[in-house]
Amino acid sequence: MLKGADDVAMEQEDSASQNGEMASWDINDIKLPQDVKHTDWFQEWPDSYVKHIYSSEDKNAQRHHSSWAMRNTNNHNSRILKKSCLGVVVCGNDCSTLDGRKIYLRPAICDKARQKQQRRCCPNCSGPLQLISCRGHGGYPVTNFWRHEGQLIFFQSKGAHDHPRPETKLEAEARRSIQKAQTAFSPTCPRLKRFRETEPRDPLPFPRAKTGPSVAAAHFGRPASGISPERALGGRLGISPYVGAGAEAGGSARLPSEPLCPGIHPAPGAPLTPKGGYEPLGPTGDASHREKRHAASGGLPASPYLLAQQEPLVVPPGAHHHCAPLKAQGRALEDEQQGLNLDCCSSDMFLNLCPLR
DNA sequence: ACATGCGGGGCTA
DNA sequence: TAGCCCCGCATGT
Repeated sequence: MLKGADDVAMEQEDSASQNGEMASWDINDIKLPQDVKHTDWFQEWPDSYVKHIYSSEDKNAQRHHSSWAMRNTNNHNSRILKKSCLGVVVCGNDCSTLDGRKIYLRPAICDKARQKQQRRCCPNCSGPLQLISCRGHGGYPVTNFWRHEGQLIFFQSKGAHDHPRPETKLEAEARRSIQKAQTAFSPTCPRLKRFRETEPRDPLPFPRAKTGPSVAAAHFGRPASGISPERALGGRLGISPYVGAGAEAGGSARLPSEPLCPGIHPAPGAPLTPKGGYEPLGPTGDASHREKRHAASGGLPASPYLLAQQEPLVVPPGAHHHCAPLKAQGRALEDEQQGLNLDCCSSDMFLNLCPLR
């Protein structure tokens, strides 16, 4: 007897909740329960203060996976692995496609890759990208804890994500793969070449997450605080592109093959790290944390954005976009995109290559 | 190239 | 001292 997908999903939810909401253990307990009758199905989008117990044979649990972009955080405890959320990368122009979808890219986990990522362009409007850091845990990023005990893997999440869901890892990887394939496939088309030069690294359509708005939507309660995108960007728009002095001084300046996104450069006055590296204003997530620690003492820091929860989306190569600040530029780009005949990277092809959830 | 995990170290309460 | 985070390095894919 075959089970319907809905039945399976419901069973998973039931299973997931049994070890989570009713759990009496804490990840820091000296002794964790061993008489666990059944383990949970792996939860791709753990949110809020949940706990799960997975089987040690669960591959996803073994790898401490999450569809949130989580990076390792040292807690000086080799028994408990701690990871903190990096947030989500959005378009600094807050652009939307014609169907009203927003850009929610997955922040790169690697620090250097993330800095590079932020110098790239919005795949929809070629505007600047901005990383919205997670502050769902008392002003700090949501943290996930993993602990292996015998045949069980204990998982605990602290904090509720206050930002939209990014692409999943698979989606982000698929997008990169397609981009590579496309580069290799049609390197000679001059217009395509020009288009690619405009969007150096992440110009391809990214997949639409099949997981729709979820529990997380209820947590996007950051106050808008009337902060405009321009202000949130630290005044990065409308200034001629250049490599920031900090990046140069830090030896982490971009490679010649990585042109900056027009209008993207380290924010004016961006502080240098003690080691001379470029310390982005806020969104790199990392550099902003020290500042946030201070801000958090007097209440949660204001959010740079108020984002309505929407699904990550496929941005077709010729997708129209709504970016008032870049309207003229956008139109030119739109014309160019429409003339590109980018059948090779249609969303159909993309979806075929992308094993979505 | 990037994800992942480990461990040193700085900062604050 | 504990708990937070940043950062560099090593390793695996």
